[in-house]
Amino acid sequence: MSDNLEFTQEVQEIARISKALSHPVRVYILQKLSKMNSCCYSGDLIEELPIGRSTLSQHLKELKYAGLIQGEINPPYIKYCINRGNWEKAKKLLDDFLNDNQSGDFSCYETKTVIHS
Amino acid sequence: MSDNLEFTQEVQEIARISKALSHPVRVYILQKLSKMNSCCYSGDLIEELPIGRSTLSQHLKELKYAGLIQGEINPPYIKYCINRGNWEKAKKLLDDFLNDNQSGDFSCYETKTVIHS
DNA sequence: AAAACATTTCGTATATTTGCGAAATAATGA
DNA sequence: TCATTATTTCGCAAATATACGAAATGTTTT
Repeated sequence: MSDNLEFTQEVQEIARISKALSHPVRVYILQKLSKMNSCCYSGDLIEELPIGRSTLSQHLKELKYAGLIQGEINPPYIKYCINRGNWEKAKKLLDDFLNDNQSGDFSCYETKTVIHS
Repeated sequence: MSDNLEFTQEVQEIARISKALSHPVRVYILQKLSKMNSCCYSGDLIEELPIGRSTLSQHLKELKYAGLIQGEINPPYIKYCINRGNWEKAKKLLDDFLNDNQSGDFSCYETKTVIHS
């Protein structure tokens, strides 16, 4: 893809956050961390997931890069938690995106054939 | 990735929907269709986007496959609209995921060094 | 200083995604 | 029927994502 400048900041941000959420392992990690308001060690997670340590590390790195989690050094462990501030921002961004569909009339379902796939 | 059975249906669904939202072109299309409660022809979209027709067609196909839009034959055009039912489902799924972070205490920010990247 | 530990980085292999132009499809209008 | 029109499918190339094991990192304990 070439010309990301054609897209608004908002559109690019939504795509960026969504990409971070686009893998089951990453969703699992975020769900765990956000649902329980808890933190996790990499070693805790690896026991619950069907992937190798280095692969988990990469997923954690991606989530960090996306700003959704943060790691705290707690030797010899690293404790991972949700990055609350960015999590709230992501929440708002996606929420607005998903809910901006209230107004106007429906002009969609007039024609005969509807194709779903 | 091998063993998706390790993940709950919910986790897999969230990842699946997020993947559909993980490209700016697809976010743009969905934003346009959902915000205005409108429908679009492929030809309308191509004029606003920095991609070729066949590429747009693939993105539309992906969104159809994800269930988020539907196409109606309206010869010689195909009119695309949001798939309201699935859009609502996706909304609920992501909303629940993003908002299950209310309870409990914070035990995260005790230790010294915090790494953000 | 060396061993032990949790985790990350590196190198690499494979799979998936993204993109394009050319050809195919399917309906309409001349 | 033949050309036109809108869109999709095909075949391919390039980029990105995913996964792994081995080696590296940094800290604590012995």
